[in-house]
Amino acid sequence: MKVCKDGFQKEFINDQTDMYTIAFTQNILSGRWKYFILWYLKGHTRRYSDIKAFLGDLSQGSLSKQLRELEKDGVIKRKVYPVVPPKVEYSLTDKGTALMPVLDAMNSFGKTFGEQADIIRE
Amino acid sequence: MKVCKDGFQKEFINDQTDMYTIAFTQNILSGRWKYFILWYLKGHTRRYSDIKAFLGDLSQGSLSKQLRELEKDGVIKRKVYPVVPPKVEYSLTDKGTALMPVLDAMNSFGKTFGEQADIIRE
DNA sequence: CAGAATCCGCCGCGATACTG
DNA sequence: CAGTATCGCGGCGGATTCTG
Repeated sequence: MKVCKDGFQKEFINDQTDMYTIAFTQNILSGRWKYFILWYLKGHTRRYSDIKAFLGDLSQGSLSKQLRELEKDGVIKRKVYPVVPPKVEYSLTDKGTALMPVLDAMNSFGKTFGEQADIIRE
Repeated sequence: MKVCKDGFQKEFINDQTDMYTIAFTQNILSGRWKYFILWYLKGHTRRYSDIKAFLGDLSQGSLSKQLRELEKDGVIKRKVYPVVPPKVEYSLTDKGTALMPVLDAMNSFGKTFGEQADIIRE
């Protein structure tokens, strides 16, 4: 069984096609904040500072890393305006938009089964 | 911002309802093998050894842990037969079946955008 | 056959400090 | 404003060992 550089499960490549495709998607979405970033970008173009404000307390380092990974995977687009102070806008690519059904399904599931009592434990 | 015991993002509970529901779902699915276990159980009742064989090389300890978590979250059902040697069968609950649209969406996305060259890096 | 218990390595994430 | 660089910890997952 092959193991990927990034240590994730990419090994289901042969007959088990579904396993491969799910692993592929999971890989793009794996990360502490990626679901939320993508959801927040749904239908909008947002500035770096807006994303940061929306997500609350996460360090700039973490956010930048997540954004870079999403960009590398081709699901978000980064547009830099050569102004001072800097201005950078993020938006979904077509590929990123194609991920929305996944988030919609997760949202729908959570709406049905998620109850506050089950979640907040502190 | 509240932080949960298990260290995951459950803090989006107030106005940002979607964030909460997505976090809720993400939480159930977070884990190295859970997507694959659930997918393998889709429409079938499977024995422990079958799941193990399907997933290939993962340790029994890891598998048991994932299964216990999925059971605790109420998405899979565990049935023990009091025979020797032991026989245990796993299947999806209704709640687990309700997760299938998420996996279907991931599978669909992967089918469209996942290319072998993008995935296998070793 | 289907696990429980234990120990351990790794890396993802956050915190902090610094830059153009 | 929007990053980059570095460091350190915690927790997940894997390996191993032991049971009914």
